[in-house]
Amino acid sequence: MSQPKQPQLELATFLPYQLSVLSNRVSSTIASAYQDKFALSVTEWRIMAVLGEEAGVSADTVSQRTEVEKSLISRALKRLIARNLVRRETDQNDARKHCLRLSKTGLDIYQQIVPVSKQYERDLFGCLSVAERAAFEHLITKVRKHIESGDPS
Amino acid sequence: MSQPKQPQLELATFLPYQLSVLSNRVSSTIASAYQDKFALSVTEWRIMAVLGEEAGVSADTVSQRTEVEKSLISRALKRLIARNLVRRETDQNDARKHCLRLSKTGLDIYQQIVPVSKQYERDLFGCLSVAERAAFEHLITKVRKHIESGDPS
DNA sequence: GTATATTAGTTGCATATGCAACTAATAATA
DNA sequence: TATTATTAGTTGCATATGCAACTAATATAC
Repeated sequence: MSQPKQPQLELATFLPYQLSVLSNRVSSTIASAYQDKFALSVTEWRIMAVLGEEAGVSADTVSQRTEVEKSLISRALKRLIARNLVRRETDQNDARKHCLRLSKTGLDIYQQIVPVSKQYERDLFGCLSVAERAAFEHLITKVRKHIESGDPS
Repeated sequence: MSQPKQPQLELATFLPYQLSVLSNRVSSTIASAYQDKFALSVTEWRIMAVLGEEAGVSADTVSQRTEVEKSLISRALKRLIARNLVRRETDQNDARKHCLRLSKTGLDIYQQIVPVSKQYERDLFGCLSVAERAAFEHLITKVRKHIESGDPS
């Protein structure tokens, strides 16, 4: 017998795997919605979401808020600016920085997307009770902070 | 004032976003470990994990078990076979299928990786109590099943 | 048996991703 | 002021990803 009787690792119960599968499901569901309805990628939408919360921030700040690599931010911004959804102007005090904000069109689209996002969130996690949902958020945050605190990589 | 006072969507509390950030953290931590120690991508490792559990299955089955697109499986398998970690032979009954199994070397590496994986799982989720961890798994499974059951995309 | 549909797997192609090297601007130091 | 270090952002390049089209084998329908 070339394989051990008892498998030494069950993928199906391996937590990093379960988490990855769930996250991919959720992301791809939402991604295709954004794509179909607004022709936006998830990264593009996240940038807009940040600018909807904090107008005038720099690309670097957007990168930190979204946790998306700054080269991706740069390229996504190029597209958003080309489509006139985002405006960019050089910072008065620091010519390296650029202040980013939603254009009129961008703000308009932002306000259309927000309820759609919220609806997807409700649909995707709708099987959870209020308490379960709170517990889920708490657990996610707890693990995330744990990893951030001690992880060298 | 060009922005609403109250942001209409807070990315930081948006569950799909939180989930995605956590999953990416976990995956990239583990991915670089596999890469550094065994020169394996996550997809390659998942294939090996499946074959460690179920020897002799087809590429299609591997695709289903890992939830990885079959073109990625095909390409990853090519690399694993080239490196002599996996053996492939045509199915006796159905010439379309190929039976896949870990080679001697592959099994050896598999047995080295399993404890490393388990250790990472312990480290990454080590901040959770036994009960919390069970709750986390339960919530992930519940949401996943919910999405699988009703999602048209 | 021939035609059609389905299944397994591969490949092409377009896009996504991420690291690292790069430019340009500013800050810090001597 | 000249020198060096840091920061913001862009780009090159190699790899990852995923859809769709493709080949080949088998199953089903006629």
